[in-house]
Amino acid sequence: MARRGDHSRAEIHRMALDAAERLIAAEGDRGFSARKVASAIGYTVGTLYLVFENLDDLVLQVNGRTLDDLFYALQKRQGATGDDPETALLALSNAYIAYAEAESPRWNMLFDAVAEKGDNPPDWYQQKLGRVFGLVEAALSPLTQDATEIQRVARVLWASVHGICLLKIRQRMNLAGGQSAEDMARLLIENFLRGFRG
Amino acid sequence: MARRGDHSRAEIHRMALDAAERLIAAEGDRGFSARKVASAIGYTVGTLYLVFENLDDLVLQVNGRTLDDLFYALQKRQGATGDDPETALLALSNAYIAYAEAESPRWNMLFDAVAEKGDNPPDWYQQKLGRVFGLVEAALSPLTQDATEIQRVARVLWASVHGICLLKIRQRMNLAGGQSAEDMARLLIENFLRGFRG
DNA sequence: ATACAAATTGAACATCGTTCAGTAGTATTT
DNA sequence: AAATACTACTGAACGATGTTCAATTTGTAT
Repeated sequence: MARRGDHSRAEIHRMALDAAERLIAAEGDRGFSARKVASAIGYTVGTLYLVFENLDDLVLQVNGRTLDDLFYALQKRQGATGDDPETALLALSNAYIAYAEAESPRWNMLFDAVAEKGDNPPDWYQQKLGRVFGLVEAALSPLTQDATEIQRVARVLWASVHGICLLKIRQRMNLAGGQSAEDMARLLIENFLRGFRG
Repeated sequence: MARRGDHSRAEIHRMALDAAERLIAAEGDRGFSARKVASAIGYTVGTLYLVFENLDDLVLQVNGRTLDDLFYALQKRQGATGDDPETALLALSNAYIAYAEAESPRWNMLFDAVAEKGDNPPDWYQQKLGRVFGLVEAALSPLTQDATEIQRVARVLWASVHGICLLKIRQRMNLAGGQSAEDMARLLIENFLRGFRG
């Protein structure tokens, strides 16, 4: 058992998130509970509640980390700044799909958290999300000067690739011969951009 | 309490699904449990397990009904068979969005059921899903004779509209001024089709 | 009336999220 | 050094969950 003063609150916080990530990666959303996280870091349930409001709070913070992780994964595979939008978008989209597949448990968890009671996620969360979003907007920026139009297009394409990813990952797409998520996203992006450029 | 022979197994089955739908509509996925469903139909927990394998099974069957419901909702708003693909697709897409908004708890439940253990949903479920899918393919059929290409495009567009819907319903889109899901879907469909037609 | 079989129960089990009075170890004061 | 104050941490308790299954009730057939 942990002794008083072994770890600061911040350390316990971090340790708990680490442990939660490990548990989720290993056993999925199902096999993950307050008691398991607590015992994985050598503390008991009660201690978790000194550091997190409740389990939803913990999950939200795990999701925050996932968004950071995703951001860096996308950034790494992002092409050069001079790339044409199509190349850049395909790179991003493939990176997104690859991330979702490689990290499917935590990626799933990102979107399982149903918006309960209609209250929005906190600011810091929306900012992390916005940063990911920004990558798509950057890829689109050569297309037009109209910033609000770029926002609109970015959101549409993002949501679309996300939808493709979802149906693929959750294996609901074995209707008729299975093309890959990458191929579907390419079909989408190529045609959309051709249409958009006029 | 219910007495022996009050209801056949099939009746209990139906009653339970009715009650589950009511509970989900009223209190969402959270406030819905085996005991609540059982007591809502005047039986006890044990009886539910004579009629359903487990709770996941019950949810799957609720989802099956939702797919039927969705199919009829889309079919009703489907345009005339002679419509051009764009008109037909926009009608379907708007109907889908309207359904998701009107029936958001059960619509959400459709996609929350994570594919556990990688086992596919049963045949009857995939058929219900395929029927919904078929509506999109029908709308696209004037575009080309190539059946597999129609399938591909239908899947991509379906997944995309679904993604737009998801981000909208789960309120993750309050990043920057909020356009409606319908507008986003229109932007997607118009540009995609313009690009696709060449 | 008696016996048989099937329908229904509800207590039991392990687990869950959450709370909070209590304990035990550290720091400060006397 | 002893006594006091403080607080990090515990773990039992609560109500709820999904699931099982021995026991009971009840309709039907003999």
